[in-house]
Amino acid sequence: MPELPEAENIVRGLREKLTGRRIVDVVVYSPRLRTSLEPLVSAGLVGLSFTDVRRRGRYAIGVLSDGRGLLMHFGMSGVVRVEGSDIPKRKHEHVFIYLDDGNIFRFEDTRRFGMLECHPLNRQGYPACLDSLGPEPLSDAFTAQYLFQQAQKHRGPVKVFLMDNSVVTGVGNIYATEVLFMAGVAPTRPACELTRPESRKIVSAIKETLLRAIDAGGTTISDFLNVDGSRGQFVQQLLIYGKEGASCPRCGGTLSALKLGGRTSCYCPKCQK
DNA sequence: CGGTGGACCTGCTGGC
DNA sequence: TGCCAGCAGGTCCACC
Repeated sequence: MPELPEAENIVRGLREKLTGRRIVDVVVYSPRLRTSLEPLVSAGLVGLSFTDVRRRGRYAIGVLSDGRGLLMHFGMSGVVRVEGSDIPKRKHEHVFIYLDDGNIFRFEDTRRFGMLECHPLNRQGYPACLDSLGPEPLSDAFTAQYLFQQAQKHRGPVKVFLMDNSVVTGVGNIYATEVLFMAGVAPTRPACELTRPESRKIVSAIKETLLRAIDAGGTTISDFLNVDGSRGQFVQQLLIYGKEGASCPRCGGTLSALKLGGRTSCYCPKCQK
């Protein structure tokens, strides 16, 4: 589910609702996620407060008053809510963290690909396990020059390359699909054959698309919800994602799809070379 | 090391 | 109507 824009909206929602709140209880209902939730129960969270919530790639980090952080990943179907105890537990809500204002932080994840773990934070304020992530796509470190140089090292399809978190973090199937269409580059092109002008187009398309998607509250295809329960409105601005068989918004030809790296990749055979 | 393909998990959709 | 194959915003691991 969440790529970077969805994670950013979740973080903004959580920052508002969690910052300053003290944890009064932790209840795990079903521990089996990508990693076990069991350690959370004995992690000594009760009595700690959230001092901030931040994002790195697709991860959210609830910063705790003892210097540790609650690391969250939302997998494909993760949804977090902060709401009162009057609302009954949903089927796939796996952990409740009770707060001192009477609300409950709830982690729901139908497909169980998400994770929630407690880790010490380094000087920069992130858990060490995120060190291998590539640069933030919206940071100044993510430039056309950087992408071009990285691309030289990869012979695989450019779409798979863009979705590699160690190259740039947070670009998933939806946004990689959109960006390559905007840049006019076929998803199958070997990354190492990208030209400098194409790298420039791709980098600016990534920045522009992610910023617009953040502003729209992310993209909800089916599952994704923001912390306040709202759906992401960027679906309405999607150019080609999920539209194979429809006509290309640029040339009117028919959009096709193929599998790359196990993921469906929609593209326009006429506009994307 | 880079690239590929399958595994993980649940629910929904579309075709027969 | 019912069943089954295939698919879904991601990541990890084993294998060439």
